[in-house]
Amino acid sequence: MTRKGGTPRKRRSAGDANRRDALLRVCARLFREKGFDGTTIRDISTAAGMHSGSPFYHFRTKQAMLVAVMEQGLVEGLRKTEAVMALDLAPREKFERMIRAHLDTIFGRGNDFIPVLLYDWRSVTPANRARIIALRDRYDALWQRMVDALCEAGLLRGDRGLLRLLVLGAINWSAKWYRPGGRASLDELARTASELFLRAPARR
Amino acid sequence: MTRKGGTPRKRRSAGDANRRDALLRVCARLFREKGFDGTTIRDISTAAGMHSGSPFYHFRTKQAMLVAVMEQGLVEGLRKTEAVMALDLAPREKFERMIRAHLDTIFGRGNDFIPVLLYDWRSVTPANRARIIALRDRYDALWQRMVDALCEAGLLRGDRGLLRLLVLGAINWSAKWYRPGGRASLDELARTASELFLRAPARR
DNA sequence: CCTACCGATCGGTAGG
DNA sequence: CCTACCGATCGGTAGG
Repeated sequence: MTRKGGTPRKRRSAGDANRRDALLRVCARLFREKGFDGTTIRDISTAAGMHSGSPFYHFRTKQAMLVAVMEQGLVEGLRKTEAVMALDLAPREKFERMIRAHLDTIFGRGNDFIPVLLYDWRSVTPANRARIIALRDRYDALWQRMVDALCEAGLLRGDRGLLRLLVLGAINWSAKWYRPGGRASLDELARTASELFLRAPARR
Repeated sequence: MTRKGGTPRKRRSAGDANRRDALLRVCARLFREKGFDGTTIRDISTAAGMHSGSPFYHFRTKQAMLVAVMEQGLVEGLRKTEAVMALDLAPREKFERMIRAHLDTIFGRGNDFIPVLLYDWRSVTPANRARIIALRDRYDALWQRMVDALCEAGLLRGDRGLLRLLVLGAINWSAKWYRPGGRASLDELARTASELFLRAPARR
């Protein structure tokens, strides 16, 4: 039972769902490496072991692959970030754990989904942006709560919105220069970042 | 006197040089807005008031336009950053001025050159990267000197290379979210960033 | 998911 | 810098 263009809306079997997942991981990896525009359907189908028309059995358009990659990245990132926020830790320690978790969503094995979001937002069609922004806003809200807590503990000072953007920006930018297996470990990076941002607690 | 492909290596008149400059500014603006891959030669020629084959009178390939945009951005950014570094100021104040200058190279009117470098590095052919990296290294070296001075003044602590990358990353990332004319001014942003990074001077 | 294919677009060029 | 054009590539589709 196919719809316009021969692309199914619903999967037909568990096998299809697995194939779709594998295909999406291939998309994420290639989009990260070569960019959305720099990746062709033929790149994707070859890497997935298919022929060039076959990806369209799973996704209606290339754009749909991009959106699916970003949404999956955000959903997984949200889950991990929420888990850390729920921990009962002092603000300073929780902050370092939040940074570490975020670094893992960027550099963990097979975690190419969020980097695509960080790099290729410009390639998302305006009509598709709203849904992704809604997920992003939830991610940002978690970080805002973290920043607010740090401000209230006297560990940060300044406009709270700007602080969130600057802190998250410093971490996100690491996607451009950090390479796993290099000099610094992700733990070291998380610790350096945490100490860079936080000031000594105010003494009263 | 033309060379292979009809594209001149040397300009023939001052008028040609002016046209080339104007064309390059158009390239920078469009590359920033739509990305290198998302910008067509026809976009460029239309915006420059030419016909579609004409940009190739000034640049041999589209790739050459990209490289020229990045190099010009770096040369101008270097000049401005060097001027700030040469000022006789206390580290804390100089740091804020450095940040402010960098923000100006990103958000100043007509300053679309550095943002292209920040966004579209992936589109630079490996063969063209070396020259740009050489300029980038000089830029980074200036910032490293700034970071080193801050460390020696007790205003920063941690691995100096990582600190430089994190600080510059936070600023660079603002290209993704900051819009001139919004809530915060560039001065406010520079001040917030400076205060975020620096700790109170150690008391002895 | 494969086969065979198409229409559109794109970077680039020859010749003036 | 314009005119006229080309070869290659690309996203996507029909039909099975």
